[in-house]
Parts: sequence; C-alpha cells; structure tokens
Amino acid sequence: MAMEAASAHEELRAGDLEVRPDDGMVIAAGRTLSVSVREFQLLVALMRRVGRIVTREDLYGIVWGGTLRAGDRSIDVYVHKLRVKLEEALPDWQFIHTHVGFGYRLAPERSHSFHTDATAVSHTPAQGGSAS
Amino acid sequence: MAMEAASAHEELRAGDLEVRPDDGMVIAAGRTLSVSVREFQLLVALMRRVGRIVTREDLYGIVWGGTLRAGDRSIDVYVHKLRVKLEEALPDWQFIHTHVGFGYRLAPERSHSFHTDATAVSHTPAQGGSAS
DNA sequence: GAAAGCGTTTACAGGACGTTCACACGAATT
DNA sequence: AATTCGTGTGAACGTCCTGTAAACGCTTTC
Repeated sequence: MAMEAASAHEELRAGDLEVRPDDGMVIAAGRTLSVSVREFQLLVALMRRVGRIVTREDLYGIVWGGTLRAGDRSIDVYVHKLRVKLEEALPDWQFIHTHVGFGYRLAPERSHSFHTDATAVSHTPAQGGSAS
Repeated sequence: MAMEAASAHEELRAGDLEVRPDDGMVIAAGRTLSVSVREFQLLVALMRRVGRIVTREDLYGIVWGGTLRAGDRSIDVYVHKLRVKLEEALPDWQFIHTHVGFGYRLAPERSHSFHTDATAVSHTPAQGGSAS
C-alpha cells in the first residue's frame, strides 16, 4: 500500500518546490537549498497543508510544540526567513501568503508578472470570523 | 546484475571525482589521490548517497560502527581532512556540504569564489603542478 | 629502537541558529 | 483621518554546532 504521510519517503511538492521530510532536503528548481531545522519544520508543516490556511496557533503547535504565547513573533520571523530563501531560489513565484487575522497559506503563485488580482475578496468572513 | 552496492567493480562518480571501493582508489581529475583508510571509508559512504543528506549518526554507524557518542568529533575531523584533499585536487569544486542540524551531503558544486585576482587564473589551471 | 603514519581525542575559534526586541508598514475599525 | 491591531523586517544576543589545529597513543616500518 502507499503509506506516505508518515513512513516511506514522503515527497511534498508545490510548483518547482520539492521537500523531502525524511531527508531534510529542500529542492527549488532543481537546486538544493540549505535551510535550518526550524525553517525546515515550518516549511514541511505548511507543505503538508498546501492551499489551506494554517493558523498561527496550529503552526506553533506543530513546529514548536505547546501553545503560542501572546507576543511571540517566532513564526513571523521564520516565515520571513523562508520567504527570503524561496524568493532567492524562485524569484517569480510566491509561496507563503498571509491571510491577516487567519494565518498563512502555502501555494505557488506567480509574483509580479501581471495582476490577475481582481480577487479583492480575499476571504469571506463566513469561514471563521471568530479567531479567538 | 542489479547489485552494485557490494559486488563486482563498483564505480562511484560525482563530477570529476571517481572512487573505486574495490580497489581503494580515489581519482580526481585524472590524478590519483592518496587517502587513509578512514578517509576512504567516509568518502565511499558519502559517495554511495550522492545528493542526499547523511546524518552524523548514520555516517558513524556505517564507517565506525556502533553509535555516535556525544562529543565525538571524529566525523568532523575526517570530513575536514577529505575536504582539504579534495579541494587541493579540484580547487573550483565543492563536494561535501554541511547541513547544520541534519548532516553532510556530497555533491559536486562550483565554488562560487569571487576572488579579486586579476593576475593568476586565466586559462588552464595547471592541475599537475607541484603536489607532494 | 627511532621515525613516520594513522586514528582518536582535546581545545579553541568561528559561524550558524533560535529567540527576542524594536521599529516600520499595512490593514481594519471607528 | 486617526487609532488600533496585526504583520514585515532588520538587528542584538546567548547558545549550540561545526571548522580546524594540535596533542596523544598506537601501530607499522626502517
């Protein structure tokens, strides 16, 4: 059977971004990029939920463990570090998207080329308007 | 014959680096390198996993056998020794890459060294110079 | 028996990492 | 427009990890 979520050689993909949770490797456009342990854990957590918004609380629980304390900016810092490295490797693609008040979402989207951004409605309040 | 990991005339390659586990030979850019037994074992272990990150624990188990004790720096020392010899043989290539917190990865990559030298290297690097 | 090579261990230096601050920017609200 | 909350971003700082040279004992060779 194909058990991939937790055992043999899981391989996560999103556009030209590839992550191998087992090997600790991140490959962007064929080139291996070096990321720290925290960066890697965060990236894996997001990659396992591609296209979906992950709350800070969830991310913290997954990567750091425990509960996110008020005022803790670790997630923001590491999201930023990841963005820098990903943009350096794949300049025309944007992977980690911010959903203010909701969390982060990982998905490969073109950066600056053209604004198809008529999507003014980023997320309807029907989704989960009560975030703590 | 599909078995190559331990039988007849295995021949490992990575760029201009060639290793023959059976003969105990290391050839870099056509020149034979002399390496010690430990250095050789470590190199073979890494070459058999080209492109992948190998943890210190795994390396130790493969080359030294047993479990890596806390504070044991043998691997670091031998990685360094290998790096010195490989760089001496192939100055513009970097083979053993460190992934902090993960392990080591062997892969031929150009050394992006932006030297400010306008005099020295211009064409043929004279690799058979005066080495030992 | 002395010299040399090798593998291991030790010591110190340098760099990377993770966390926390501080401030700037932007979005949402009033 | 002004305020408030949330996020972006660069930097400071202590800690841990890795790089590197050298000391040490062991084995081999002459």
